[in-house]
Order: sequence, then structure tokens, then C-alpha cells
Amino acid sequence: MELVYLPDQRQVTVHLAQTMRLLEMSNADLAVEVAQELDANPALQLVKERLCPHCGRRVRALPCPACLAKHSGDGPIVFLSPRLSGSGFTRGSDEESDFSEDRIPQTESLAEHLLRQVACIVGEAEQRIAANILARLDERGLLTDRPADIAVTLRVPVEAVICVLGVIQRADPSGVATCDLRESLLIQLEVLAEVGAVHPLIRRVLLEEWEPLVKRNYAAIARRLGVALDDVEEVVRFIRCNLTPYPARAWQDTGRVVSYLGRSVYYQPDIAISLNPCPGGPLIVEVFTGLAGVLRVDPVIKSGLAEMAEVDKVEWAEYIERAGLLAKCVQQRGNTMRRIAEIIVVEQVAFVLGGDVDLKPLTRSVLAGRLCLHESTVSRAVANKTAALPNGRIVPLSIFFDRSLAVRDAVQSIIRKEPRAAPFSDTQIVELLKPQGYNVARRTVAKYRQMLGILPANLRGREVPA
DNA sequence: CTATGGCACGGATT
DNA sequence: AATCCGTGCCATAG
Repeated sequence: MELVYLPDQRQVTVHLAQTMRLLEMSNADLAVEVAQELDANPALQLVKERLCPHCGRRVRALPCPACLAKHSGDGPIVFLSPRLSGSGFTRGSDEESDFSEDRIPQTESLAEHLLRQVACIVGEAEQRIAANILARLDERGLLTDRPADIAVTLRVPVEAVICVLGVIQRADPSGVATCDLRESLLIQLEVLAEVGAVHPLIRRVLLEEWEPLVKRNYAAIARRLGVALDDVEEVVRFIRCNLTPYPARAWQDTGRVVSYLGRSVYYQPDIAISLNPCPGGPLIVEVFTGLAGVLRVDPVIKSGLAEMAEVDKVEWAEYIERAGLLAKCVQQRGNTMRRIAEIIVVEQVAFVLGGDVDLKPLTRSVLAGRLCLHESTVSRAVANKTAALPNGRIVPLSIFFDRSLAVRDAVQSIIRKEPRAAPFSDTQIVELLKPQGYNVARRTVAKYRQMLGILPANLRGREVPA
């Protein structure tokens, strides 16, 4: 039996602040936070068991088969099964793997990925420089700041910065941290040349004929370099197939990180939506807690409190209070997340099952209204969290509130489908969108194009696909 | 003259 | 109150 809750003003405030803070955190961060508290607070206990959220029974694996059948109603209704052990994203079988095996999958940002490589090569002082450089990369993976400026802020010689820069640029997604596209391509080519033979003409074209190359003036290049037009086109083909204008994406495409509007998001979902194994059944939504069990106040300590010496009592009561608070907040966080996830999935079933085009506009405030929560609560819950879709995509939760994703997708498919020889101008795209029910300004299409990393029409003839 | 990108404004959203 | 987003206007490049 729980203690009677007295609305002590202080405790209420602490409780609120704590709830808010936890809600804002991703599962990964929460796991760290809880681990620290477990170390520091002897009254806090992590019980490693799994309880079915519906029948309350201890089960070997979630979702609980009995309840899954019972709750398998008609249509695409959501079945929620908060999985206790949620740090590992394992698709399909969720068999009773012991908790010790709660491996945390590699979650690296591009910067971390690069830093790890660089650290093997350079010394500690240089690592500091590298870290600073990596923090400045833009969404394309290019470095817009000048080496001199970096040297000044770090108070190191410029030569040192340039040296580290050289190492980074040749690391895994080669061509990152360069100042412009041309330099990036040159580095990529250089790295490529180390593994295989590369035609010397390619380098020459990049170095000497950059301007005409971006303008697609191949004839002029051929003339000036005294080679056949076919050779130049061969060069262009090679560049298109083997080099990328967005070095950061080359790495993201490997799937370790998802990119959304230029921001990189960690590949470790807080929520997973998967198809029901029995066909036609409802979707399965799992809300992970990031913890390998449930938190509670250690009952032994709690009951032993009465027998303790007076001096220790105060200290232990403090521990118990803190532990109870955290356990409660974590639980509440899970509850909120679950309720929000439920509505989101119900609202956006089409998107979850289909594609970007099917996303319908949804705002945080209507969701808040539906759940009788404050808007800021929803905002916090949605921030910094990701969901795994049935098709394997990992997306930030905020994507469900994106007003223009559907339109952007439409723009992309229009551009992808239409003639190579005569690319659509932005104005034409506006007209083509109208019959699909999208009324947007020309300027807006331009912005979407940029977001999607698609070149303007006049440069689009036959360039690298995004 | 047409197609784009930059700047900035206003309204909605958080 | 701060931020984001769509859009209009204008300068610039071809």
C-alpha cells in the first residue's frame, strides 16, 4: 500500500519538473539517467521482469500471445505492447534473451563515426581539433568555415588544422569537410584512385574544366582538352556513378543514421510499429522504455526503514523518496508516450502503411486536445524521439506533424518521373501539383526542391540523382 | 524575358 | 515569446 499523497508544494514542483525533463529525453538518454541513479541510490531497484500490459501476467515475451489474439479486433486498430527491454531494436522474434544481452546497437552520428576513425590516426591534441571541425559540418557534410577561423578559436596553428582536415577528408565518407563541391569530388576521386585505376582525364576535367562541367558544356571541354566528346561523356558518367555531391548522404544511405530535413537522427527507435503476424490484424505498436525492467523502491529497504537507527533514517527516507519519484515519473512518461503513440498511429495509418504521400496534416495541438494534455507536453514527448515503421524506416516522431512532407514527396516523384531531356521548371511543377490537390507557390516548390537536394531545372539534365 | 535564389514579412505553431 | 513555414518582391544570371 502506498503512502497517502500529500500535496507538498515542493514535491509537486519537483515532480512536475522531473516529469517534463524525462519526457523530453529519448530512451537512450533515459537509460543513462536511470543507470546513474541506480548507482547512486541504493533504494532504487530495477526489477527485471516483463508484464503483459493487458492481463498483467508475467510473460516470456511481448506481445503476450493470448492478449494479442483477444485484442485483435477488426480493422487497423492499434495494439499496444510496451516492451520493457527496449534498447535493442530486434525485428521479429522477441524471444527470452537474457537481459545481460541488452546490447545497445551502434548509434553513431556522422561526426562520431568520423571521429572514431580519425582518433586512430592522430594524437590527442589533434582529436580536439577534429572534434571542433566535425561540429561545424553542415548537412551536406561540407565545411563552410575557413581553417584560419577554426585555428583562431582553438588557438592552434593553422597548419595543424589543415593537417587534421586532410585526415578527415580522406576518412570513410570521403570528401567530407571540404569547402566546396569541387574539392569534395576531387578528394573522393583521390581516395578512389588508391583502390583502383581511375582515368587521369577525370581529374583533369575537375581541375581545369569545372565551370563548363557544371554548365554541362561538354563540347567545349572536349574541344579545349583535345579529346573526343565521347570521352568527356564517359567522364561525366563516371562522376555520376561513383562520386556524390553530398558526402554526408553517402554514409547515411548505409542506414545507420536517418536524415530528415538535413538533421541526422540516431538509429535507435523509441517506438516501433510493425505489421501483425496474423494477416489483417491490427498494427503492433511497441513503446520502448529504454530500461531492462521496471523501476521500484526496494521493498526490503522500505520495510526496513522503521528499524533503522534515527541518524540513518533521514538519509534513507530521502533515498526512498527520490527512488519513488523517479519510478513514478518514468512510469508516467511511458504512459504519456503510449497514449500519444496510439493516436498518432491511428491518425496516420495511411502513412505508416503507405508512403510519404499519405501523410496527412496533423498538429501537436489537436493531438493535445484529443488527449487532454497540454500542447507543450506533446511537444516534449515528441521531441528527440524516433519511430521505426513497418517498412524498416526510422523516422523522427516529429515527421508525423510535418505539414509539407506529402507535397515534397509529390514534387520528388514528379521530378523523378518526367523527361530527362526537358526537366520541369518550378513553375511547371506548380501546375502539375494542382490536379493532385496541392496548391503551393512557385517559390515554395523551389524550397522543397532544395530540401530534397534536387538541382534546379536548368542544371538537372542528367546529373547525380539525389 | 524567364527561371532562380535571397531577404524578409506575416501568420501559424510550439 | 520564440520558432517555423509559406510566400511575395526583387535582384541576378542565362
